[in-house]
Amino acid sequence: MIRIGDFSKLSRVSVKTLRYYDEMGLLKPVEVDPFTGYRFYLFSQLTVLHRILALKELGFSLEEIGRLLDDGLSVEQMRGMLKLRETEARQRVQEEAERLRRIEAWLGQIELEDEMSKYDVVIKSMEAVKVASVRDVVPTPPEQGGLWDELEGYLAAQHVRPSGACFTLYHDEDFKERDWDLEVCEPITDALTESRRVKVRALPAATLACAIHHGPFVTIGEAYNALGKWIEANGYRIVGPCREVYLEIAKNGSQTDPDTVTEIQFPVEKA
Amino acid sequence: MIRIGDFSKLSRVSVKTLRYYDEMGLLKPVEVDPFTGYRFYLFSQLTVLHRILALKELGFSLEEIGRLLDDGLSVEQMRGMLKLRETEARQRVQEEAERLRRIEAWLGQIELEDEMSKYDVVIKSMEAVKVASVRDVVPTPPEQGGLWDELEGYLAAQHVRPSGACFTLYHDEDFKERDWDLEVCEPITDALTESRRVKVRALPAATLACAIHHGPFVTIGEAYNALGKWIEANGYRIVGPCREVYLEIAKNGSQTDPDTVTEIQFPVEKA
DNA sequence: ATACACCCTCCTGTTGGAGGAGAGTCAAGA
DNA sequence: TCTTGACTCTCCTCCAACAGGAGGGTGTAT
Repeated sequence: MIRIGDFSKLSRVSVKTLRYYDEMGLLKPVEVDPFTGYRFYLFSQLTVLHRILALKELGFSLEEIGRLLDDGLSVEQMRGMLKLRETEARQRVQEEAERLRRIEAWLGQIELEDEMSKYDVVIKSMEAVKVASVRDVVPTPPEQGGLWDELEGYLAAQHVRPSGACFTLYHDEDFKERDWDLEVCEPITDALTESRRVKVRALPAATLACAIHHGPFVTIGEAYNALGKWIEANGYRIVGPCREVYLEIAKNGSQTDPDTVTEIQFPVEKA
Repeated sequence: MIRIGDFSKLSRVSVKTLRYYDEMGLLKPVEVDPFTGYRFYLFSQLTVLHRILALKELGFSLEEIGRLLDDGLSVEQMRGMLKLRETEARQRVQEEAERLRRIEAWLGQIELEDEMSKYDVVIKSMEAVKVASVRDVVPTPPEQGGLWDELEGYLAAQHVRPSGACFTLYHDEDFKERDWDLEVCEPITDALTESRRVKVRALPAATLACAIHHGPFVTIGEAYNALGKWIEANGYRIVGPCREVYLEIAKNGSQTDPDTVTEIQFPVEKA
């Protein structure tokens, strides 16, 4: 029988940890002096400790290890647990690799332009959302005002209020000089009957790469640029029409108001 | 100005988290009602939140993010931090991959033998240790008793006491039928003058793959077997003489005492 | 007036221990 | 026999980044 300090040295596990394992019921000393509280271990308990350490290395939590030790771990059960751990570990490897990729993308951007992007891109997952919308082709984006008037007029007439920030869907795949196919949308929760021009539809849930543009509309191209670069550098690809969410806009619809706040969202998937 | 709930919905960050970021000084609401304590945010603060989320994705802690935001993060400084993160991320990827490998090794062993090994192998790092030793060639391992008598007799005569568990170093690379080159060792801390037979030397620090054998000496081969398989399956290779540490042995040197506890340690490196 | 959604602060719990305070215990040397 | 120094004990706090819930106040739409 040896004291905790010697057991600690032999196993290279700290005394604190041994006491903690005792408390958790993972590894009880074979004897505890009732007067002094001193813990006493057997050399043979090193095998149990070894098993604990081995399971810990595999990524099991102490609680799981406790259950495994108690249950006498049948081969079948162990196989199941290991399979589970395996998929988890595989996923963790991927996540870390993904993180590494982002860091490298960021570094690459700095090396290239020797400055940090004004735009920080984040991935958000968005549930499906019901919208009322008007879709049409307009010469250039700033001329979408008429569509908004149509949509909002109809909603007001039907006494339906939007349930979130309004946005525009840009349906064109590529950049165009003229004739943009776009769709102005207001999210709604209530029921709404469609009209000839105003349609109701559900946008599917999606994973979105998002950036916020804070500044006048006329400079929003920079944001698209940064977002596009990010998407490519981080190994995503665009899988749907872009959304331009109007968080804060000048009442008069000014294209140069510097306090405008817009969020640009691209549905993406990992390439 | 919007309330915390709407800010939460827009950013897809929980209210709890926003309050926590406020408390941490990462993202203060632009205004707090002095009577109700209600927090109010601006849409434009979404850019700050985006930056926080982006940095968090890269693996920065909230404290680091706080410093980065406060210091106005110069390009140079950012590059440095990112480089650091990069190496850390790379290491994490490796660690997770390593864990995955261990899991697969364990699974493979189960599939092969449909049972779990009695032996759990753990990696320990060992500091350098000073030992007194006698090295010689003996016909078979059980005949090393004479060497122990020599060593312990000398130590007793010199009034030097061992400072840890004694062990034998096996210097042969391969398995041999006869004539084993081995070295019996007692760790010591005090100074000791060498004799013709008893040498004093320092074993270098090492990384050891270890397994505990609990049972009679005559069955210790199983432990060597399991350890050897483990080392191969987990991608290590042996880089030094094996140590057989005698934790608990029968006083009479019995080879069949079932309460014997021995630890086998192989110095290893990642292959 | 009332219902209901929303907001607040404060407390606890999570994982696997580390660090330290304050006090008791053990063995060896003087 | 006394002391010294090395060990050991319990109990407390702390770490990161929040989540969950209690208990109570607020705002607004019907």
